[in-house]
Amino acid sequence: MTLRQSFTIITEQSVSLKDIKGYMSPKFVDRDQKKTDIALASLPVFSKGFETANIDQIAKAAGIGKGTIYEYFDSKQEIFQTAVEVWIDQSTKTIRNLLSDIDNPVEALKQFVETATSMFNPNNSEVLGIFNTIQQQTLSETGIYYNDRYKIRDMCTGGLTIITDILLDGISKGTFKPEIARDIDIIARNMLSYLDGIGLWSGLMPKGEFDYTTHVNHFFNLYLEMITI
Amino acid sequence: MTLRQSFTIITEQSVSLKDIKGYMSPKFVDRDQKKTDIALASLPVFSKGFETANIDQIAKAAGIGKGTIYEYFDSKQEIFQTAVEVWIDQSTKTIRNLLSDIDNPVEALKQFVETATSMFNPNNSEVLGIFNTIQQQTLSETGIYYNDRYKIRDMCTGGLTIITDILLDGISKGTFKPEIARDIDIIARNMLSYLDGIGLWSGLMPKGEFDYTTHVNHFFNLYLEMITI
Amino acid sequence: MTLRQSFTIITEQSVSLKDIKGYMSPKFVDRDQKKTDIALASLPVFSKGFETANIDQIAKAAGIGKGTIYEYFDSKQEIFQTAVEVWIDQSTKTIRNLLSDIDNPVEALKQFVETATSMFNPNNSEVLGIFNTIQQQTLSETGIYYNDRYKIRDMCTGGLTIITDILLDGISKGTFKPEIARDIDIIARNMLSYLDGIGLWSGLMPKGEFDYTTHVNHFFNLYLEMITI
Amino acid sequence: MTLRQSFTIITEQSVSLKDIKGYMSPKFVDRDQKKTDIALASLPVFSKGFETANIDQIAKAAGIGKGTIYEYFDSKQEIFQTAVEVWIDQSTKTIRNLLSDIDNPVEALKQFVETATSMFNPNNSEVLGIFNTIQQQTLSETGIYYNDRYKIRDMCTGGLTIITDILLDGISKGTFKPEIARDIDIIARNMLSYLDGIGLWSGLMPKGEFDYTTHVNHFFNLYLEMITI
DNA sequence: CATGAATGAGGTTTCATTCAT
DNA sequence: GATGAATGAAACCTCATTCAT
Repeated sequence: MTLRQSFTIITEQSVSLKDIKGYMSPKFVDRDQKKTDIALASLPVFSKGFETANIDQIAKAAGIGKGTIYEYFDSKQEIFQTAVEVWIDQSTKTIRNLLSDIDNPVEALKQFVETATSMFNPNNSEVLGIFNTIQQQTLSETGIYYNDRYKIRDMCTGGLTIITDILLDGISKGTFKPEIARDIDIIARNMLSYLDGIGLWSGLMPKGEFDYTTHVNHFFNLYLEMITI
Repeated sequence: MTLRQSFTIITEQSVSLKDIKGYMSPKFVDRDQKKTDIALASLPVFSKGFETANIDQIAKAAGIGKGTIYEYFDSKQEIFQTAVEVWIDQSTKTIRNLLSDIDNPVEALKQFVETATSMFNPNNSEVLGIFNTIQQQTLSETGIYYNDRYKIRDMCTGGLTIITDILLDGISKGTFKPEIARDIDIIARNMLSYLDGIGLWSGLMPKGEFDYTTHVNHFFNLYLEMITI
Repeated sequence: MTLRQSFTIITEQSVSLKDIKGYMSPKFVDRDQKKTDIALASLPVFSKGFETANIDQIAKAAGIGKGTIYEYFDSKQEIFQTAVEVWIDQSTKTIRNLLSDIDNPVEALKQFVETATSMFNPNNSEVLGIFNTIQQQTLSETGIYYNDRYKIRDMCTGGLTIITDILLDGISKGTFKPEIARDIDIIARNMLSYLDGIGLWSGLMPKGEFDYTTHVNHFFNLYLEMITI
Repeated sequence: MTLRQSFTIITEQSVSLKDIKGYMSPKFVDRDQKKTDIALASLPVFSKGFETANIDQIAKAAGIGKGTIYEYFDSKQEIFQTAVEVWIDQSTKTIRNLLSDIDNPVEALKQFVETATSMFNPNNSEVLGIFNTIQQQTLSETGIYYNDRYKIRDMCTGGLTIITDILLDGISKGTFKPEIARDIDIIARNMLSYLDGIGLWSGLMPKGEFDYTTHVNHFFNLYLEMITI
């Protein structure tokens, strides 16, 4: 599943204003929606790196002219920032929706990992690329997020909360050991960090040389063994 | 410890080619050493990203003229490739040296983690930056390593081998459970992946908001508990 | 008094084409008036320079949509040309009206200078800006008026005529020396040129560092002394 | 005499470092001299207006590549500012040199006017164009000199000083009336303002329709008549 | 060998003009 | 008639690479 495909799904889920307000004159443009559309279209381009991405490619990806980009954004930076915001936001929502129906905490955790797996699978290097670009813009002194790390932290809080919610739910349901409550934030971040790290390696290794699932299962089985009563 | 400092140390420790290839004309040997020097000097510059780095900065960092760069390298790409190769190579050697004196496998593992910690501490974002740049050049279709992932794999094999060696040593010494031998590669890579993931997060979070050591200790204590007899 | 204010006054005073061409369909008349309105609204924008002015600003200044501009004008050039034409025309009329009631030639000359002063005062740099833009478009080989200098000459003839009329009136009334009649065109243009030059300097100097009135009085007292009997 | 010609003369007068230091390796570039050369070459291009001038044209005028411009200047603005500074500076010096040999104050004044005439003659619209561009950049709120008018004032002080020096010399020699000493600054600026104004008109009028010399002579004869004993 | 001056391809961004409604 | 969304040409500026010395 490419980035574009995944976002096509996401955007198709969200009800467009067009549907609400009935048929509109073609002249009418839902500027907010279009801005979101362009931002999402830019993600695969930015996955190659902020500097490497260029406006022509983004315009082509969005199916519009180069000048039109600047009707909706003031700069390349703003495109990227909007894209990241929308992406993290929608991804978090999507994952949360997928988990909302699952009662069993262990199953929820497995589902979370599976979703992460589908996002980070080696054929979907675009997601990794976006992560990489975000990192780059955070680590470098001249990067967009270098002085705005709180935004990065906040954007990722969603993923951490999902895990802590599952763990707390498991504790209250008697599935997980109550004593992990003390270290719950550490555990959650360690899990997420591992997923990021292994996802990264899966993306970097030669195709077919690395079995992501086996590694992740090994890790989480061990972790579950430790925290399950 | 900045990248440059770390590499100054590394290059002083490592045996220069000059000593080995003593029979060669001094001119030839100087060229190799100088090429290595330039490559190492370029690393902090490349930590900002491959595109963001520019030849002027590299020349200044190496203390030479811009034109001289092209006496030793054919292109910016080659500088980067050489730099990465030398860096990974020397880093692996350094870590291996540090561990060579430690008999106790648990201590060796802790020392390995500590070394990784000192490399990935949030004040040393240059190392993370280099990793980030390598990733970028591997993930992107137009990246230098995209069609050369075997090189990346080989370069990282060193780190994995260090861990597996420690684990095997621990098994033979009766410290670690013998049954982990079956999954030894998976365990090693999971450990390394976690370290990469958590190191990354430590670099991305706002300074002071994130305690790297606490997380890593929590993780490895748990892991050691599982594999120690 | 800003340009816009001055032109609001001018256009309100001037008899609209609507009144004259009463037999025409109201639609047609509205078009002419609106074209004039847009042209006048564009003047403050063009005072920053022809290239610097942009259609968006003109549309906003005129209180209409950007597309509407092109319902009335074929190009940015045409807007400017129309604006200049209307402006010079109405300015000349306004000055002539102000002077029509004055019998004493010396007073008329003083009133003329005073009016010029109020137009060229340093707080009204918009007028100077328009003049500047006109000059630019006349001097440059690629300028609008470069091959149309007769239009510039004709537009300015009005100002010259006002002065020569005053001088001739003064001669016939015995106020001014009859022998100046021979050089009357030269004198008029010299006066106007001086006013332009000093007005320009007054606009260029740091605010408060330059007393326009003192200079102009010194000049005209000298000139009047020479030509008065 | 075109701008370029006039500056060719000026730069030929100044002794280049090349001459002083004897033959130098072609590699050696007198960066200051080259910066000045580029700045002077840019003047005819800027005479069309700051916005209208483009870097390609300046590069071509200077006989170098577009990129080379930015080896010597940081921005288009800096090119313009340097060009203006060098130009005003050298022009003032040139005029002062021309006048240094003349003892008779009336002759000096006539020579000054004549020099101005040769600069402002209708065939030399480039000088007027540069003046126009400077004005534009001073009058417009977004112009380069809008908040730097003291620089403009200082640059023009040279021209004023030349006139006041001549007048003072004339007073001390008994040629001019002593009482003009009180208003000497006003007189000087009025003379200069007139010259600017009439020069401007001469540039704007259709070629051949306007006799600059006749007007200027009329003006200065009158002025001399007033101030001469 | 070492250098830095020179360069043009390519990047981001602006804006006059068109056009569908 | 009125509008503003869309656009591509063209602007300024950067930078990897070349080359003369």
